[in-house]
Formats: sequence, C-alpha cells, structure tokens
Amino acid sequence: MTMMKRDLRTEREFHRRVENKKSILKVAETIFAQKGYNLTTMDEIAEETQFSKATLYQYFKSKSEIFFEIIYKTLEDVLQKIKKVRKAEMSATEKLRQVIYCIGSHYHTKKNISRVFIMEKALMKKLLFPDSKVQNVPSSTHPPIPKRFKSALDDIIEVMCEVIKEGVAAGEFRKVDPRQASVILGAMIRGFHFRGPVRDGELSVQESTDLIYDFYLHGIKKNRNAQ
Amino acid sequence: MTMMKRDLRTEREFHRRVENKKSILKVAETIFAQKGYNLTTMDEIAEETQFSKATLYQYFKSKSEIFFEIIYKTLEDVLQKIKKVRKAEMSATEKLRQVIYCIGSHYHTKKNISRVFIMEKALMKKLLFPDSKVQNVPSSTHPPIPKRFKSALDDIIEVMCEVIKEGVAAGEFRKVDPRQASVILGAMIRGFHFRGPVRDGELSVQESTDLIYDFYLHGIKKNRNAQ
Amino acid sequence: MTMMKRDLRTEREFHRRVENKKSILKVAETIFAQKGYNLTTMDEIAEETQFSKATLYQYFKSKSEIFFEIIYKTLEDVLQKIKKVRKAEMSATEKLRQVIYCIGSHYHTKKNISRVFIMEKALMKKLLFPDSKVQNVPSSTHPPIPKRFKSALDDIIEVMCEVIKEGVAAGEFRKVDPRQASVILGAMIRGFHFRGPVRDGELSVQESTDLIYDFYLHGIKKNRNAQ
Amino acid sequence: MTMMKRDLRTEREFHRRVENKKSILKVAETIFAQKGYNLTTMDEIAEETQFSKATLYQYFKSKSEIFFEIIYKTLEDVLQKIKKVRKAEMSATEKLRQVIYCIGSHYHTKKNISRVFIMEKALMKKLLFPDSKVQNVPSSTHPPIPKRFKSALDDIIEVMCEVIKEGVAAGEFRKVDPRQASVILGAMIRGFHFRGPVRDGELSVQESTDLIYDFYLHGIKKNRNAQ
DNA sequence: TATGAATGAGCATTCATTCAT
DNA sequence: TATGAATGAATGCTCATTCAT
Repeated sequence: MTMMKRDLRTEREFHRRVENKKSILKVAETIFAQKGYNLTTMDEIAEETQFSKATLYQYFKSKSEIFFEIIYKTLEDVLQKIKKVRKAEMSATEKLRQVIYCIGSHYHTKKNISRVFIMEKALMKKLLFPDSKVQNVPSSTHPPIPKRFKSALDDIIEVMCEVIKEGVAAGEFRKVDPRQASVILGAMIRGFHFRGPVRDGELSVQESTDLIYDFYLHGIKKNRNAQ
Repeated sequence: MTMMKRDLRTEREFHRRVENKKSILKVAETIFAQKGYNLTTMDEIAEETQFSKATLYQYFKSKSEIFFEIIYKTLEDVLQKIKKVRKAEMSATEKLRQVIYCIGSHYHTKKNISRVFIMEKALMKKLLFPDSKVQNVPSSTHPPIPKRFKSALDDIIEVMCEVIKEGVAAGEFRKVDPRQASVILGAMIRGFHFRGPVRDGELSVQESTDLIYDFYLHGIKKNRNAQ
Repeated sequence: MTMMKRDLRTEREFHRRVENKKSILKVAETIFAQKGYNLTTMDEIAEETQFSKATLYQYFKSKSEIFFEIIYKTLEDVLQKIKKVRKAEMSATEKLRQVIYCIGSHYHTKKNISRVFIMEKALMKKLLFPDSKVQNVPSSTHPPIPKRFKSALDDIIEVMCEVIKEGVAAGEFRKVDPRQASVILGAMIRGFHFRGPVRDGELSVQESTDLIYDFYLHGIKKNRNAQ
Repeated sequence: MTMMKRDLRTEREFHRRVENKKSILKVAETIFAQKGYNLTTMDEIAEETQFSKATLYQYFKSKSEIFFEIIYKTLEDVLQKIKKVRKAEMSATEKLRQVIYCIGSHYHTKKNISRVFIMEKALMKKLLFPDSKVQNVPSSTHPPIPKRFKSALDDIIEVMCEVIKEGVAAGEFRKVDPRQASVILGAMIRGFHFRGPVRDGELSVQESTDLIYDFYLHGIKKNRNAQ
C-alpha cells in the first residue's frame, strides 16, 4: 500500500513534470512564433510561463534546445496528419487538397518557427554547432541537421510523393515526376504562407488551400481542346 | 575662381561620398545575405569595408538603415528588370518565363536579405518602430512598411498581373484572376527558393525556372481530351 | 519494551545518520580535493553520494560547512598521527623524519583541501563571515578562524616544537629557536608539496620526505672542519 | 608637418592605450591578489578602473586573459630580478640571500595570484582549456601550460641552480645536487610565505629572508666538531 | 571628415539554497 | 526523513551606438 501511495505520488509528480514541460513549450512556441529566435529571451519565456528563469533550465538544457524541441514537435505533428490523409479512403485529388490544408495550417500557426528552420541557415548552423565560426555559409547549403529533423522532413516529402504517384496511377494526374511535383507543391504552400508585406485581404487557411489547390491542379495554361 | 575650385572640390567630395556609400552597401549586402540581420555585426561590416565603425555611422544612421537601403535597392532592381521584360516583344508565355527567372535569380543571390524582409515580421517591426514594444505581432499582419517599399512591391505585383492579363487576352492562359495568379506565381518562386534543409541536388536558377514554369503553366491534372 | 524497541530504532536511525554523514564527507573530500572549493558544486556532491541535493542540506547547513568539516577532520588526523610519533620510543632525529612523512602524506592526499585552508584568505573569510564584504583582505592577515581549527593547528605546531626541543636537549640538533625551526619545517613541507607546474619527475611521499629531511638537517653550507 | 602632427597624436593615443592597459592590469592585479580568481568579477575591475565593463573587453579578450597577463608579467619580473642578482659581483652565499629576498617579496606582494598559478590546478586547467571537462585532475599533475609560462619558470629555476653550482664550486656550499637544492629552496620560500592562519607575529620580507637563509644554509643538525 | 575609444543595456547560463510533499 | 522542484542573485560577455579628437 505504501508502495501504491508512493507510486501514485511519483506518477503525479512525473505527470506534473510532463505538463510543465508542455506548458513551457507551448508558451515558448507562441513567443518564438511571434518574435523569432533572436528576439525571444529566456527572461520573457520565464515571465510568460510564470516560472523562474532557472527553472526553465531544469526542463531544458538551453534556449536552443527549447527551440529545437518545438521544431521537432511541429514537424512530427504535420507528418502524423498527412500520414492519416494518405491512408484515408478518398481520391488522390482529394488527398492532395487535404495535404495542402494540413501543411498550410501548420505554416499558418507556427510561422516564425518554421521560418527559422527553413530559412535561417546561418542561425541554424550557429545553434547546432556553436563552435564552428559562422563563416561563408554559402547561401545554397544548409547545415547538416540532426537525423530526427531530417527524417521527419524526408517522411513528409515521401508522403506527398506517394499521394502524387497514386494520383498518376489512378489517372487523376498527368505523368509528372512525383518528386518534382512534391517539391513544387511544397514550394507553393510555403511561399504562399510566407509572403511578405503585400497582402490584399488576408485569406483563411481554407481559402488559401482552395487557391493553391486550383492552380496546382490546373496550371494557368489555356487548354486548347477542352474547357 | 575660389567658388569654382570649391565647387569642384565639393563635387569630388560628393562623388567620393557616393562611392563610399555604394561600397559599404555592397559589402554589407554580402554579409547580410550570408548571415541574416542579427548575426551580422557592425564590427564585421566595418572590418570588411576597411572603414571604421564610426565612419559607417556617418554614411548611415543605423544598422537598420543600411539594411533597408539594401532591401530597397534590391526591390528596385527586380522591378526594373521585370519592367523591361514586360515591354519586350515576345509572347506572354515567354515573358512569364523570364519573370520567373528574374525573381528567382534575385532570391537566389540575396536570400537572407529577402528573407528578413519577407518573413521576419517582429524584426521588421522592431527595426521600423524601435520604440513600440514588440508585442503581439499577430502572425498574419505585417507592420506597415515605408511607402517606398510598399510601392516597389506593388509595382512588381502589378507587372506580373499585366503579363498575365496579356496572356489571358492573347488566349495563351486560361481565364484566371490575374491578381490571384500573380500571388500564386510569387508564392511558387519564393517558396521554391526558400526551401529548407531538404534538397535533392541543388538546382541552378535556370533549372528552377524551368521547373516552376512547367508546373505553373500546366498544373498536374490530367487533361482528359488532349495529351 | 516499547521503549526499548524505540531506543533501538532511534539508535539505528542515529547510526545511519552518522554513516551517511561520513559517506557524504568522504565523497565531498574527494571532489574538493580534486577541484577545489569553487569548482565543486553541490549538484556534483549530490550525484556522487547518490543523495539528493536537498538531503545534503539535512546533514549539513551549507556547502561551506561540509568543507570545514573536512578540513577539521583532516587536521585532527594529522595531529593524532604526529602525536603518536612524538610519544614513540626513538631519537628526535627519527621522529623528525616521521613528522615530515606524516605531514607530507597529508598534503599529498588532500592537496586542494589544505590548499584552500592555507591559502585562500579571501575565500576563507567569505566562507566564515559571509556577510562582511570581502574588502581589503590585507594580504598578510588571515581571517580569524574558528577556535577548533586554530587549536588543532596550534597543537600541530606545538608537537613539532617539542620534537625539536627534544632533539636540541639530546644534542642531536643545534641550539635553534624551536618555534622558528618548526615554522621553517612546516614551510618546507608545505612548499615542497605545493609546487607549481615545474616538475622534474614526480617524487613519492617517501622520496620527498628523504629530500626534505636531508636538507632540513644539514643545510647546504659546507662544513669547514668536518665532512 | 601635418604628418608630424598626426604622428604625434597617434603616438599619444597609442601611449594612452598602453597606459590604460597597464592601469587595468594594475587594478586587476590588486583585486586578484586580494580575492583570487573566482571572487574577482569583471564588474569590480570595471568599477575600480573607472572603465565600463565593455571597455575592459576592448583591452583584453576575457577575464582569464587579464589574469594570465598578470601572471606572466609577475614571473618575468622575478626572473629579471634574480638574473641581475646572479650576474652581480658577490659571493654565492650573498647571492643566495638576495634570491630568497626577491622571490619572497614577490610572493609577499602577489600572494593570491601566484597562488592560483601554483596551486589551483583544476582552475588553471579550466582557464586554459575551457572545453575539456574538469574531471580527474590527478592531484599530482599540472595542466600543460603555455610555453611562455613554462619557460619563465624554468629560467627561474635555472638561475637558482647556477647560483648554487657557483657556491659549490667556490667551496661555499657542500656538494649538493643543484637541482634538488633549488627545488628545496623554492619550496621553503613558497611554503614560508604561503602559510595558513597560524602566525605568531607577521614577519617582514627581510626578516623572513633572514630566517629562511639561516636554516637553508645551516640546517638544524648539530655539527659535532665545530660549533 | 574619419576614427579609436568608450559604453549602457542586455542576455544566456549557473549555482547554492529553500520549499512542498 | 528524503527529495524533486523552484528560484534569486550573480556573472562573463556582446554589440549598436556615441564621443572626443
């Protein structure tokens, strides 16, 4: 019985820990998403989480660890969602739409986070390899990334590929290179959601999805015979 | 005579100033493009330009002013180029390709610079309005940007619109909303060049152009009758 | 009977406490001896003792208390040993040799600990009187030390003095001031074992003892008549 | 003339820089000597030097650089002094006395500084190789030290050796191993000046010198024939 | 004008110690 | 009693910007 009591308490404790960690991540995510990596300070995360700065360091080794944790969770989220889509019973075309929606809504919510991951090569390098002098990050290369990121990303692309292959096989899509098509699709979604200060009426994720979906499917070329 | 002498001297002075300014901007651009805004230090710009840090401040009011200057020049560049394309004697389809190339090569060269402009909302806000506490930058709104940026960007979109209208009118493109089509095109190019750490063989700007061009034109849907 | 049971339990408890305390001191000593006071963290002591950090604070009031406990034990140890030497049946010269050995081996084993005690005046002051601002510790004065340290140290010196007196009385040593001679002897041993980065072949405690013994006895002056 | 003006100004500037550096070192030395490495903060050095903390970092790369600079200067000082002694026209015995005085007064003034250098192995290691985890600093080994320290130390020992050799050759000293004798002498001086909290009347450097000199020369053994 | 020097404000991280269970 | 968790107070270091010459 004492054992049980203990176990329960321990479990509760453990649970609380997990909850706290989650809560820190959630708050941090919001701030990172709002301000990006550099403008977010540990002080602010501490204040917002109602923890002391030192406590943060009991849950995470460093600011960058928090950041990476968030990135990873985000990637995993998206991956799970689109995996579900792939397995669902529906046409490839419909799957395509849903994939666009998933990824789009991901970008929509976590803009600044994905941003750093996608774009801040020099920063990523510095975070991942704090020692290596940040010199000559040729704009076209990304620093090697931890396997888990890499593999999550690869998996996402992979799922997109499969959906497209499926559509090609089913005669829904023309015979495109699935890889290329995936890359283009990814680019469209990303580029659409990460657009600069020009916005003529903000669109909802749903509207964005429709727009991207339409253009990705039909292109803009006039079809001689049909239509 | 004294006047003339003075004038010449003044002119020379003025010319030198302009040259120096250019040279600073050029160097700074390279560094900003490599490291992004935060990781670039005035110290480094000073060292690279062979000027003293204090001198930099005689040509520019602040680090951010240098940065904005660069952004503006870049935008102007692109604008000029695609304006030329629009005026050229060729089919809308060909113009489209060249627009893709222009913008793509711009992103290719100045990645980190466009990046900040396009994506770092919080940073932009802080740069443009250093006083306003960076709070609650709702992820969907961009800080108001100086008119000259706004107008350059609008002009770029405008040119794209016109090329598309032209294509629609000429029966080369289907009847799309030119504005939407421009946004999508912009997104594709941007998203394609700003992609994350997944890269299966880096493509040249030309190859990228072809790929985007192909998909933007044809979409991926299978065309029942033709093809 | 209940009483007895209680007593036994209490006793067991008490015994356990004593054991735990010993075990903590032992571990802490090792770490302090390796890293010195500042570089040793409570976290590390906790980890090494397999206790939680909080538990440490149930056995000791503070980090410095642990430290002082160790110092004191160490001093007591040495004192006991050389007291035994003094009482033994042998010539003063031989006793001298053994005293050198005792103290030497003490320094040898617990370098960093003695070190702090002997040398870190500012630190000692801070540890003993945490409130008094560490200001102007004139390099020649040591902060007043708790009586028990002082008395242990005095006793050690005292024993050395007596051995020397004994030798003088027996005609083994020349007529030196026993106090001065003790101080010099202490200095030799201490200085010999605390020497800096110049080492030409590390000597064992025994070898060191012989060397010191030889020079302390004979000096380096050439003796005109004899030898 | 303009040239000259410039040169003069530049020179003045340069001179000021050197002066400032000296002044920082002087202040820092005082504080380090009083409090040791860890207890000395950059804030305090800044306050005491009347410079801002940031300015300190324009003269020195880090706290440890300041510290090492001081150590080095100190060693060089001593070396120069005893070199002069060696070359002087006097008996080896007299030289010996002066060497004791030089080194003694050096320890006297810069206690806490020499202390760290001589004794804080773990700290030294951490300072010199900040990355290597401080683990298992076997109490008998010192971290490899920068060549300039090593060579200064070697030189000091070397000079002592030579003085002793000279004395042996002149028949002033008995036939000791000069190396061993040097080590012992060094130990005596060091140990004498770095003694713990037991002091019965602080001695001046001169008095200390006499005491050490006496014992180092004559030992304590009774000389059968003479005396 | 050009610049070497100076700095305030800030930031991530650490650690001895306390608290709640 | 034992402990996991929490924290306040430091601390070394950075960087955009200003000042004095």
